[in-house]
Amino acid sequence: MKIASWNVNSLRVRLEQVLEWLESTQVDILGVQETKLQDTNFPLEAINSAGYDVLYSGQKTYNGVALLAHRERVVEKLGPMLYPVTNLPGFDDTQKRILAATIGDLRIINLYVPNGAVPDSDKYRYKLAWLEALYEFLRIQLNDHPRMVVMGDFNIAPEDADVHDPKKWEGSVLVSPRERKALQKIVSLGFCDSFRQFAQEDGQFSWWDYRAAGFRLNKGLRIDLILASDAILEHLTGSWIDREPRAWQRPSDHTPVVTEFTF
DNA sequence: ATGGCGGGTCTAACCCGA
Repeated sequence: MKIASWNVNSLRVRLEQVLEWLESTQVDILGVQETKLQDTNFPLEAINSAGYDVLYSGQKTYNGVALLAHRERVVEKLGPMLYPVTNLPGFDDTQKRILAATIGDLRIINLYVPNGAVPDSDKYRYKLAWLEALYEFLRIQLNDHPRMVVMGDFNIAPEDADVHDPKKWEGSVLVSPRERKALQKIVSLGFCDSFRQFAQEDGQFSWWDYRAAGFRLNKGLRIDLILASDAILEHLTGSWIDREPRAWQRPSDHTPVVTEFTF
C-alpha cells in the first residue's frame, strides 16, 4: 500500500493535478493539506468519481485538510474511514489543521502544522503550543492505536540534511532548535521518519519557494514527512519524494511524498 | 539587503505562506 502526503496550496486550483497524479501513481491513501476550501465547496463528487472515499475539514481562505482512501484497494479490503478527529483535544483552535481516521487497524493522521512566521513571534508561539498539544494527542492515540501513520506538512526540516543551505537558514523558522526539538519529542513517542529508513541521495526536498527560481536551483527544504509507528516499522518497503508534479504548469510549491508498506 | 511568486479575498496603499 502506498500512502502519500501533499500540500496542494489550494485544492480548487490543484484538483486536476491531484486526480491525474493519483491515477498515474496508484497511490492508495493521500493526505492533502492547504485545501483552502470551506466544506460546502469541497469537490466531493470529483474525488468520489475518481474512485476515492474522502474526509475533509476545511475553512475559508486558509488551512484545510482532507484524507482520501481508494475505495477498491483500501476501503473494500480494510474497511471505511472511521472515528474522524478534526481537532486537537483540549486545544482551543479555529484553524483546520488535523484530520485523523481509522482504516482497519491502522490509524492515519494528516497534519498541517503551523508555519510559525519568525522565531519568538505570536505565530511561532502558536506553532510550539500546537506541537505540544499534538504530542499529547499522539501519546494517547498510540496507546489505543499502535499501528499509526502520521503524515503531513510539518513545516519543520528535521535535520540540516533536509535544508539546501543550512548556514543560510540557521535559526530561521522551519529549522530553529525549539521546533526541531518539539518534532524530535513527537518522533520519540515511537515513530520513525520513514524517508530516512532508506538510503537516500543528498539534496532531496519537498518544498521549493516559488520565488527566485527555487525549484530550478533546487533551493528547497524537506518539510513534508510521513512518520510510521514502531509497530509497523517492519512493513515499510520504501519512501520517496515525487518531484514530477513540482515541474508541472501552475504547480503547488510542495511536491508529494510517498511511503510504501507491505500491507 | 531586498524582494521575488502565487494562493486567498474585503480586488488592495490587502493578507499569508515557507
